[in-house]
Amino acid sequence: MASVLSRRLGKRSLLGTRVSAPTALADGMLAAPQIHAVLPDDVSCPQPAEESGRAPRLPSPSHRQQVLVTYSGQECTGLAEQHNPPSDKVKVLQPEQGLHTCWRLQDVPEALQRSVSNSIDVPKRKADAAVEMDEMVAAMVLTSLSCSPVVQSPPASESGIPPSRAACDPWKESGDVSDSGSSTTSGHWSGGSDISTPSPPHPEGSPKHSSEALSSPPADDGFETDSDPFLLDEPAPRKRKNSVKVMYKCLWPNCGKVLRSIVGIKRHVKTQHLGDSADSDQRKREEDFYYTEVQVKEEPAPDAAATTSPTSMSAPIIIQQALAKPEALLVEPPVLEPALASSALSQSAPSSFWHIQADHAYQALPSIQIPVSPHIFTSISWATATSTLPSLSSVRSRSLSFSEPHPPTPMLKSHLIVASPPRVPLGSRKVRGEAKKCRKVYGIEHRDQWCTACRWKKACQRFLD
DNA sequence: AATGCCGGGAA
DNA sequence: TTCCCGGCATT
Repeated sequence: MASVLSRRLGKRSLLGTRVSAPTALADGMLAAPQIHAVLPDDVSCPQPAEESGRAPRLPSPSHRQQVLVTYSGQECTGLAEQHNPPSDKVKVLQPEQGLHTCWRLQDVPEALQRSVSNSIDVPKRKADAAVEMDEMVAAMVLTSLSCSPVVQSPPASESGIPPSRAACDPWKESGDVSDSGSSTTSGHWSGGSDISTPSPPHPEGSPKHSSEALSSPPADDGFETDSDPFLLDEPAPRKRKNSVKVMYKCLWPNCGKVLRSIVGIKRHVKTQHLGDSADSDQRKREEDFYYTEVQVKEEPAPDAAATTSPTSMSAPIIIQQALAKPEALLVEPPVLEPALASSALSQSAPSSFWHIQADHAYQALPSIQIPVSPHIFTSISWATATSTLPSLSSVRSRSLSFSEPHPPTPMLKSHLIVASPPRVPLGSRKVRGEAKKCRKVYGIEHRDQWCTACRWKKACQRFLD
């Protein structure tokens, strides 16, 4: 379908284009924005084009494309003024808000993709896809934090992830985006059908629409299973968006500088530690290694927390951490992050404590699975008081979780993606009750007086806890 | 070591 | 199903 859709769109159409957070509109921008429509008038005048072999320029100044972008559940119209192929950015002018925003194309319909690829070498695209995934996950997490969640059923399918996949590169992995076949990449988020829904992007639509239809091999259908869990996870209770902030900490030895924006931290790393030499690509990418995202938890007034939490569950903490990923080396620094980050931490954090959640991926092994059965793959759910979940130490997350070093505060276990409904891990036995059991009460010599369960060495039914 | 009980097997 | 029991986790 995706292909059909794209086929119908003008080559330069932005329709369906998913873009990452606009670098300027950050505030309040929680849901991944998406250009979901290209107004007709523009579509009708496709431009000849890249046949010439030149880098495609999206809407040329003279041919701006009008697009509808959705973010934070709102639709706005804008004019795509220019497309910058190398960075995949699209500049959109939004008259309504008087904003000039820069979006990053994340999920571009094939038509567009193709044109873009003309000027970009294949490898790049691949890398991009990987990043895309990360960003996606990150976006989801953030999104879920800020949007009122819909509580969903307990994640039962989380385990669906094929081990093999998980084993591979968790990062890339996360991008189910059929990365393998670059051509099939039609971003599952932007399931065509989803277009009009402002709600946070879910992978759900994807299996059916885009990539799956195209070419995902049966064996690799991890997609389907994955995506679902994804959704399911989401639900978990989240903290108010303010309760946790994401900041970036410099990991350079003896530095530890913490900044609120990813851009800032990168700049810091680059200038302070890597030397400002403008560019060796190498450098550029390296900076990603020297900072990590940290969660700052704000302690909200007790009552406030109680009243505000959408759900009755008190999900203590969560959050995740995402840090520079190895892939960062291969790709240009994600543009999305800054926006997300900034929106997430708009204000200064008053009383808070830091929870440095994880380290670089290469430092922490990516944990693959949660022993507990109900886990979800990339689900973004929050581990709620996990004290009862010993096995949860390692969480699997498609792309952003790491096995974390036990934080000082037990409650802080957070997982980016994890999800686990507050419940006792299946693996563990039920806690021994306080009540005396038949054996104790009657003694082994009066076994005949025990309840049958006790006699059968089952959980006592007479003296229930 | 004693308990409590899950997971399974046998009848 | 009902009975049993190996074996493991807890106490």
